[in-house]
Amino acid sequence: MNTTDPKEFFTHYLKRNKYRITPERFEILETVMHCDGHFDADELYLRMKNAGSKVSRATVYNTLDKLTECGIVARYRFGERLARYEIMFGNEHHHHIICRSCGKIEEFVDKRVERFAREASLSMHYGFENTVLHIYGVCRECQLNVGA
Amino acid sequence: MNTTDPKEFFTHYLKRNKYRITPERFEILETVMHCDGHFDADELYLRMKNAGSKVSRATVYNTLDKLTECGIVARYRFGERLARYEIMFGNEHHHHIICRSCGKIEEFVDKRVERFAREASLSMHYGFENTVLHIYGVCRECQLNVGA
DNA sequence: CTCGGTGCAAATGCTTTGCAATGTC
DNA sequence: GACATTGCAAAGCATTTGCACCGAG
Repeated sequence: MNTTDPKEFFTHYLKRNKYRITPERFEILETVMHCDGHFDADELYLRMKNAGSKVSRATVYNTLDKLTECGIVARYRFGERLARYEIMFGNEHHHHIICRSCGKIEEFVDKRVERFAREASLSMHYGFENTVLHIYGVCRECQLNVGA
Repeated sequence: MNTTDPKEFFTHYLKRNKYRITPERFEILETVMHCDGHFDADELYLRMKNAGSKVSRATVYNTLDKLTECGIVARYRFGERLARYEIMFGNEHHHHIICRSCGKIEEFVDKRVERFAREASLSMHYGFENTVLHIYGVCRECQLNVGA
């Protein structure tokens, strides 16, 4: 299997799980692959609708589930009610630092975190799948704006 | 200030922020302090209602916000839509490992994680507040039950 | 006395579901 | 042709809000 092409990867995943290959699913994958940073389901739906697509919200949600299941995207909840998504395919594993004041989300990489997570999984007899680290703090700009 | 008594701590917090001291708030704190492990807002509300309390859902949500703000409880989102809470007051800082299959949540302590989070905050010029690490995997029982 | 807090019920907002029509296998 | 998937609208569910009343400061 070609692991550099998300379409091929997704096709393979769908077939392996006896899901059907539909144009809507690939139209959504295509749009997702052009998203920068984080996005939510409705954002994606509206982007597609504005671009003239006929896909429904239900299909967007359904497909995001499949894309999450196979690891092409990751789903996060940053202490909010809505789910945010991000492309994982071909991306380096990273973590997030969230500003409590303005809500900005930045990324950072620390290989040690995953190593520790794997150690912890092992010692607790869990089959490791993935790990999510969120750091909450106040960004430099918000610290400077305290008086404002 | 006495830092071993949650009621005193909460009173102090409320006064400092010019919030009122109401019996409902302390009734909720009392119930929370008797909760083991994780609980959600509605669970807490129903527990109180069954025990004959007259507090409303709105007040439970309102008070959980205040308890979270002052750090007596922590609010988590384990990839679900509802928020789960846990007592922080007097508890050691820990992380969570969640079974993707049965949803079980276990805790573990690794002091290194917070140290790295502080390092990362510093290097990104964030004022550190706290960190949340979730590890997702499959627990031993679920691994054994694959065929079932 | 003032105005923040409360209870209730209705509203909100994200997500899921029911159902008939469609299109993949 | 069977049945998974779709679009649409309605339902679901956790949480928030509006409003009249109450009670803490």
